[in-house]
Amino acid sequence: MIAFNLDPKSGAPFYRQIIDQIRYGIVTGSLAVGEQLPTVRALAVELKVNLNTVSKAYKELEIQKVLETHQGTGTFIGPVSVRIAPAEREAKLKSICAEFYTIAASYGFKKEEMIAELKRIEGGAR
Amino acid sequence: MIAFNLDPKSGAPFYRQIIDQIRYGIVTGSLAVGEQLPTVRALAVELKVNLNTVSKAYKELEIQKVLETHQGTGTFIGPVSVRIAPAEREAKLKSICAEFYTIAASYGFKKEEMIAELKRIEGGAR
Amino acid sequence: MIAFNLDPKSGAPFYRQIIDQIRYGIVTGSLAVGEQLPTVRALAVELKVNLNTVSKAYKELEIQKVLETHQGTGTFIGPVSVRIAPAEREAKLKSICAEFYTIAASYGFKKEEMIAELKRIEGGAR
Amino acid sequence: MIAFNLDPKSGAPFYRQIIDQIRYGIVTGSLAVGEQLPTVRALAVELKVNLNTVSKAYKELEIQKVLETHQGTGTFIGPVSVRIAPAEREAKLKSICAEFYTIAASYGFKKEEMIAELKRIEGGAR
DNA sequence: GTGGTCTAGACCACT
DNA sequence: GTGGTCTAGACCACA
Repeated sequence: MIAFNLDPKSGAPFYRQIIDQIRYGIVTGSLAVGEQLPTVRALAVELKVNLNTVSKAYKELEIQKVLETHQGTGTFIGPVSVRIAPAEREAKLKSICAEFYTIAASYGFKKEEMIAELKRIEGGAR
Repeated sequence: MIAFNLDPKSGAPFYRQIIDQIRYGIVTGSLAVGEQLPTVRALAVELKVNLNTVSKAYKELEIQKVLETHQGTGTFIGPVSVRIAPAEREAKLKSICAEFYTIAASYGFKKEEMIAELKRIEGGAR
Repeated sequence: MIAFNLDPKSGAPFYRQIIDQIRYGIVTGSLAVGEQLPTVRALAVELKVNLNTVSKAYKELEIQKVLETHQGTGTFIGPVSVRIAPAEREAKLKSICAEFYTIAASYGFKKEEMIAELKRIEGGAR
Repeated sequence: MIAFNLDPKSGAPFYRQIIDQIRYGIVTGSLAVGEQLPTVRALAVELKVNLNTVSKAYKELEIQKVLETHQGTGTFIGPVSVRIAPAEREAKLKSICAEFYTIAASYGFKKEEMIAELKRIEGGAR
């Protein structure tokens, strides 16, 4: 299972926050391979968002082969194999970091500040 | 001066890319206090976008007191004083880092990997 | 709720009149924190102006953190906290008063006359 | 004579600041009836503004019959008679005050604050 | 020539 | 249906 938590102020659209939290749940093991996710309707009620919003998140993860939908049965975490191709992995890290760096730097933050703040996140328990 | 560069694929709207590049130019010193920016028309031509798009970017920065516009005269970098309210600064850093962390973590990257990659960026000359 | 009212003769641009009326509505309590504003489209129809004009007004207030917009949901009055930074507040009062004084004095009005007239406005119920 | 002083940050356009200062000079007696004003060119140089800007200010005051231009001789303060018709005087005060009040109130300033700030201006020496 | 405002209309993103 | 972005083009205000 997994506890979802949407922040309207984050700027990120809800559907993206849902996607990120599901991916995050998977890599941290909160969501096991093959585990069933809440139904679209149930999650929409829980998060107090529109059905379409949850639907969109599930659909995008399905496209990325992270989830599998079985008609009439529900939505499940897909096999671990296809998460990220190892070849892509480094490129992805680079692109995410570069974008982050550009944005933070445009506000005048120094690299040391960014790193210090990152280290502070979640205490390092992970 | 400063070389602008729009990327239609980035997903970020044009006017926001312009804003970010001006902010970035200021914090890196490419744009000096009091310096005149390209005219709305000139920049629109250079970037091949509509007048209003450039105008919108300048306007937002003016509201944020980053720029000063004098009608009939031009647009200038404002005084350095109120770039970001100190109180907001830390909150901004936190929110940027948190979002970055969530995204990167959702791809399974560990904090150490992120920090290592960040350290690699731009050598630290800044 | 709030009754908007544009005056084409006032000299002030439409979008600024909208901004002023929203700010005024907030400080007088006609607009409560968290309340939803008319949709961009609805207000545009009501005021017989273009969508973009209303949008521009909302956008400026959003940048100033007076409003919050949630895409797909609507536009809302933001939390009361950061209406005007306390530091700016006094400066704003000074500049508004100084301009008023200069104009009134240029017509030969004495300070006592201005103050007497001000006291007469709205009975003081506010 | 009169010492002009333009403030680029005031928001008021230069030509209006010039107009206000001339009117102000007249009502305070710094500028006597029939006195000659600086030439457009001289004032433009002194204030470091465009010729057209000064020209526009003089022209508007001429329309209001505050100034008189004699071709080839210069610009002079007109006869005092036509400054403001007494009938208009009260209406003018009301309209100026009302506008000021609306703007200040939209920023949440109370009447007492406005009056206090007004009293503070120029010490009351006038 | 500089920026500012407004319109009309199209298309996109999110709920 | 909500707001967001962009374009094209007109007209205005200021220096």
